[in-house]
Amino acid sequence: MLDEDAMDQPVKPTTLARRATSYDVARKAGVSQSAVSRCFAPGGSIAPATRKRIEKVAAELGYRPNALAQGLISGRTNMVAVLISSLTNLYYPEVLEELTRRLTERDTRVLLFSLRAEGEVDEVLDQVWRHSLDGVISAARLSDAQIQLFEDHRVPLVLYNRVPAKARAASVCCDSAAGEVELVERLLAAGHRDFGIIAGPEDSYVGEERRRAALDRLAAAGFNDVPVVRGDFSYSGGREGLRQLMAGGLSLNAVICGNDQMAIGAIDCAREAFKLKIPDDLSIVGFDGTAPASWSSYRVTSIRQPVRRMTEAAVSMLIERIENENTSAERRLFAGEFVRGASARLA
Amino acid sequence: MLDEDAMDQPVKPTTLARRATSYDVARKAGVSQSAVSRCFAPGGSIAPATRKRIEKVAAELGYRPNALAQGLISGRTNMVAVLISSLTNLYYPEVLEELTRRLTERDTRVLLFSLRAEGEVDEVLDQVWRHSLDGVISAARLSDAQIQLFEDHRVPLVLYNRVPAKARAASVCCDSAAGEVELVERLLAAGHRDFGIIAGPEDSYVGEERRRAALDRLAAAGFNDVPVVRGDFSYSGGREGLRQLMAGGLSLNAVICGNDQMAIGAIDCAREAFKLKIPDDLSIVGFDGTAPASWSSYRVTSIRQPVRRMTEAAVSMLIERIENENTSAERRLFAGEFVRGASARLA
DNA sequence: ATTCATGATGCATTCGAATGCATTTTGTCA
DNA sequence: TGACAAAATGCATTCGAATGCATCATGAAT
Repeated sequence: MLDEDAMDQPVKPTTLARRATSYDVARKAGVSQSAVSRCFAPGGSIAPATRKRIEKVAAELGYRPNALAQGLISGRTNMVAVLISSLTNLYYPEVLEELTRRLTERDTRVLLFSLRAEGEVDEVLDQVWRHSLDGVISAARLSDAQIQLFEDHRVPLVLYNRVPAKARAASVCCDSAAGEVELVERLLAAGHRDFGIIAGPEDSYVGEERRRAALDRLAAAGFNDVPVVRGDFSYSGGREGLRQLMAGGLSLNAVICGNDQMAIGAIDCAREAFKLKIPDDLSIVGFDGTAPASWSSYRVTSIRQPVRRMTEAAVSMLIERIENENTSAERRLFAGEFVRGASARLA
Repeated sequence: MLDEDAMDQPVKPTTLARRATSYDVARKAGVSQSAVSRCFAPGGSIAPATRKRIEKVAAELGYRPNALAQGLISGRTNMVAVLISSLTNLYYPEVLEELTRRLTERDTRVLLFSLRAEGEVDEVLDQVWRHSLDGVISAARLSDAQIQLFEDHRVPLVLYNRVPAKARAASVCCDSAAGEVELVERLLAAGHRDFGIIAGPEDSYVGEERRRAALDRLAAAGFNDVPVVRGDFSYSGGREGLRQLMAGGLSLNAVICGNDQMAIGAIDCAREAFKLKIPDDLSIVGFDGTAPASWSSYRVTSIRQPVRRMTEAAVSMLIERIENENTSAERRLFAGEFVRGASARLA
């Protein structure tokens, strides 16, 4: 009995669930740790026979290189941060999904930071430096000072749908101005004369870009006192926005919204609260080309952002900057695609 | 001249943009590296004066502890993975947002993995082990074998809205069955007799749960041949599903959808393709309580998942398991909340 | 003033892989 | 077969912080 107990004891010695390291593999395969390392490194100089032996042992032990150790010694972590301001804005989930997919394809992990308050950015950046992330794609607002920090820390940065006020940084944008101008021109061509705008919040780059472009184009056509209200890019923001515009007592026949979600809210509000027929009584246009905007209850007339191409560009630009230290700041502008929809009466 | 040059030279020596380490801080503050480490560690034994001096120098040098080194030596990375299957399912962005927010509050970073194909799970898990992640929250399907790997690797796992077939694992779920039963009973009470079901895909846990619960309850009420079609939880899946049900030529008056998004698709299809009035001609119910479901064009009768409480629970359970090695597998079920909406004729 | 306990500090080692350099092996060609 | 290039391998060090242990300083208690 005692013997059996004694024999049972050492079955699971000190190996208790410690992960196998390159040393473990090396010992069992009768080679040095360097050999193991080289075996898994891309261009490692290793004899085919040795490699085979190491790979066999590695598989037996379930060996996997420790990413922390690799990152520490090599300076590359194969991790990037994606900064997004609000996932409840229905445009972002699609962007996020595309970004993570493309980054994953390129063997890069995504650290997600979802920002609510402006002030959180600094904490996030702190994490970026601490974790030695290889780069950052930001669809959240960064100050010039914050952008400058990236240069100081030598961390590549690509801005998504925003450009820095003054600092230099790579960016990928949908041409909001051009898109907005196209919408306005189509509305003008169809004979609309009484415009209203439900713009995005002041701190949104694309929001301001769109508002400004619309107002400029309208002014060029001789419309100078176009009423503007602001929403927060949400459904209820759109509803509330329309209510405010209508409260003015003026007769609107075209409302330009800062994004699709507000357009949807505006449409619902127009139908429900004001018994208006869209687009017969009122034309409403949005921006983004999100999925819900195409649902048959809305069919929002809008500009679709080429999300696939934009995310592809953002990822390529980032990877390029990670691999090539000195890549100049570049700005890529993508044209949006007009979506006719059925929420605006057009020529 | 020469003198001046010589003096200018060493201004920027080898310091060229290398990040400050604890050794740099130690040297400049005249203490050992250990002291610096202890200064930043929670319970470190350090004299107030020394701490002050170190903190001052650290601030000057912009020192930040290197997370990789910390993770390597301590075994804790303060990073967890969140696995999500499809962000285009509008229910997930909200979940993801809540999860990241709560995890961030607890000083934990989120590594996002967005899975498309079933097969990708293994690669993701590989990354989890490699990066020594502290834990995983999975809203994606895992096989029993995969769940077992978490035990082997001693990595805490919390499943979100799914339970393992046989393996043991912590999980947080909304009680789909109870919710579905409530919907069915309300439909029955209102006198509906001709039911149809647009279920989710077979490989969805909640999808099957909901379908089964609805069918069981209907069978208990004497309805045995309820037609069932399947969709992929998408808007178009809902449209197509309704079309298929209607193609049967039978007279439906209540359609039970696997989630809100399909309910919305079904509503649009019913109105557009079949000129039906909702809910007068046809009642349609969904599940989840997502934001678009409450838009006034739809007002989907549904069951709202308590996302806040569920994500809070998932995060707490995970953190608890990270901090306390041996926490038993626990399953927490949350009741959904009935949303009356206006897409079903109810008593 | 002496003894001890407590706190503060430093030293040396550890985590796990990558890599420059030295050394050995293999292969090629004359 | 000898000479020499090229490939394969190992050794030792490095990345940056944490921590057990030993040492030293400080203060309290007698």
